[in-house]
Amino acid sequence: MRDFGIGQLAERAQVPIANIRYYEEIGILPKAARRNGLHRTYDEVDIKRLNFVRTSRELGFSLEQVKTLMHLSEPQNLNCDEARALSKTQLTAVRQKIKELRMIEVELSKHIIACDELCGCGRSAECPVLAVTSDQVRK
Amino acid sequence: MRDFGIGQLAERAQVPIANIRYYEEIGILPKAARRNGLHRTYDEVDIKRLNFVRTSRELGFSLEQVKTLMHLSEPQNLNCDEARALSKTQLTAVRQKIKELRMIEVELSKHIIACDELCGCGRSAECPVLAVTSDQVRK
DNA sequence: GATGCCATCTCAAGTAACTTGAGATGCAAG
DNA sequence: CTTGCATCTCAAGTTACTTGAGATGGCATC
Repeated sequence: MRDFGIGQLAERAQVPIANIRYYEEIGILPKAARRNGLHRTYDEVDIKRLNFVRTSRELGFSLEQVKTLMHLSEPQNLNCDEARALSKTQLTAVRQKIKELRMIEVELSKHIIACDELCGCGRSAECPVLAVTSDQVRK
Repeated sequence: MRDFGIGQLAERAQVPIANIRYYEEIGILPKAARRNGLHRTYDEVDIKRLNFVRTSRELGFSLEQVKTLMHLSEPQNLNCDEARALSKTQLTAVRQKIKELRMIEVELSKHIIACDELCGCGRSAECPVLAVTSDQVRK
C-alpha cells in the first residue's frame, strides 16, 4: 500500500482535483500529509473517504450534511439513528422535488403542444409559450 | 391606472423586492422610472412583465433563457419557433432531472429500509446508511 | 548543465441566482 | 419634531464548485 498523489486519488475516486483541495479547505477532508512539505500524499483510506463523499453528494446530500454523516460514521460517534433521520429528510426533499418537476413537465408539455397546434407560422401573437401569463409582455 | 412603488409590484407579482432590483440590474427588467429621481415607479405592464419572469423561472428556465424568451416575445422579434425549441430543450432537461431524482429516491429508500432492519440498536458498524461505499471510513 | 514537460502548488476571481445587512434618505402622521 | 415606514445604494455572503494565472519540483532529454 504505497502512498500516491492527488492525481491518483482524483482518478481512483472519480473526483476532480480541484474539488479534493476544496473539500480539504472547508474541512470535509482532513489536511493531507505532504511529501517534501509540498505535494499532498494519500493512501487507500483516503480513497474510501472520498468515495463516501462522492456517493453522498450523488445521493443529493449537501456538503454540510456530508460533514455530519462523516462525523456520525466515526467509530467513537457511531450513530445510525441520526444518519437515518438525515436520510429520511433527504428522501422527503427528493420526493418533493420530483413532484415539483413533474408539475413543471406537465406545464411545459402543454405549452409546447398548444404552440405546435397554434403557431405553425412561427409568429403568432398568441403563442402559448411566449404568453405564459396569458398576456403578452408589451411596452 | 396609477403608478405605484416597488413594494406594490413585489406584492402583486409575488416576487421579492430584492429580486426586482436584481433583475433590473442584470437587464432582465428595463430600468424603472423614478419618482423624484429616487423611488422606482411601475405600472400594470410591469406587473405582466414580472409575472412572465416569475412564471418562466417556475418552469425552470434560467435567467439567461428568460432574457431570450422576453426578447422573442417582443412584437418586432416575435418568434415562436425559437421559443418552442427552448421549451423543448428545457422539457428534456426536466425529464432527465426527474430520472436522476428517481434513481436517487430508490437508492435512499434502500439504504433506509436496510438500516431499519439492521441497526435497531442505533450503533451498528455495518449501518448501510453510514457505509454508503460498503466500507466504513476509518483512519 | 540547460531545457522541456508534467504534476502539483497557491491564491484569486468567476459562476447562478439570489439573500442579507449596513447605513442613508424621503415623506407622512402624531 | 420625532417616529416610523418604504425606499435607496452598495457590499458581502451563500453553495459547490470551476477556471485561470503564475510559481515550483522533479525527471527525462539533449
